[in-house]
Amino acid sequence: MSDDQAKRTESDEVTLGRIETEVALLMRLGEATRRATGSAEHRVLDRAAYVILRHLDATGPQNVSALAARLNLDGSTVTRQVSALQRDGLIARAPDPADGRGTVISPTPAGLHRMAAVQAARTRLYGDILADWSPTDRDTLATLLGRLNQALDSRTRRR
Amino acid sequence: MSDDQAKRTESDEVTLGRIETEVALLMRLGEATRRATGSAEHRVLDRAAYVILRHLDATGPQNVSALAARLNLDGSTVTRQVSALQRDGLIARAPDPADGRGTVISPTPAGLHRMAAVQAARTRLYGDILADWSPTDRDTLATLLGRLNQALDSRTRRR
DNA sequence: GCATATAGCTGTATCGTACAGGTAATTCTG
DNA sequence: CAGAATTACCTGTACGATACAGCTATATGC
Repeated sequence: MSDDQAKRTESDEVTLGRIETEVALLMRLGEATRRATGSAEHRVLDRAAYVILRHLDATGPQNVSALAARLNLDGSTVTRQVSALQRDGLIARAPDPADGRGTVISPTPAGLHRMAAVQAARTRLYGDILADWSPTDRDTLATLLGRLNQALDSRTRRR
Repeated sequence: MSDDQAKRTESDEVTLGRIETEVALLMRLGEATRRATGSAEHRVLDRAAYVILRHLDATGPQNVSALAARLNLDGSTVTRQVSALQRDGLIARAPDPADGRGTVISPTPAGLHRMAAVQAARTRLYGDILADWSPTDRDTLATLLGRLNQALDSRTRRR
């Protein structure tokens, strides 16, 4: 191995370490931010509820199993989340016409509205936080995060 | 407002939405990944323990309050985590010589070793996941994540 | 048409976390 | 410098998110 290759390998290792660090930090900060933002708009829509509503909005009504598979959650977890959402009138259950065992979950208008409000609040938050970033940097961040997620997701599903 | 400005504003809004989406996704995937990777090396060191050990390693021995403040956690949470870590021999408590109320927490060699192992495993994971990324893209991701975290952090602390 | 699989639910357990309240030590203040 | 306020930590308690195991009802394959 040439010195050059050695150096490149080493710096790659360092970069991977930085990514590991930053992702860990982001998860921690994201949690803290979510909790802190909770006062006003999040108290009304906790984490899982938001994810489920987003997913329903993005990919249409579907049954519990499909949600669970897509969100990498246990079916029982989704069942409970969905029950809570139904209690709050944010989603509706309907018997699956094509499968007597299943129930199809769809967001109610109220659910979509609530979801959109949280989404807007978060988007505003990012706008605030990234106020001094160039559009290019923002765009690059969004793109690279997207690629990272795709890579992580396909890796998660592969095994 | 000119059409041009309108367009730029709109696309910025879209970008912020993408960032919001991707961060939410990353948090979810990160959790799932952590849980999935758990089988081997994480069972032995759960999330909070890892963060605490990393922080101790990075910034030296310190008391519970300092850890709590830095990690945005309640003191009681840190107390319990530290107790668990102590039970497992990964950190050591010593009375703070400068303050009779406090206890200084330091990582034990075993703790550092455990932490390094998890860190290495995760870094390897990222190396695996990002195998087909260019060094430039990896570096850019690390940098932008760092900037995002810094922005999030200072925002979190400001209020 | 019976055996097996699947969809969803419920019981139970665990983990991470917060908040409230307690005790001991420290620091401030008149 | 003595009492008041603060701080550091711990403990009790509660909650939310999650998983796994086991149940029932329906579907599906041989």
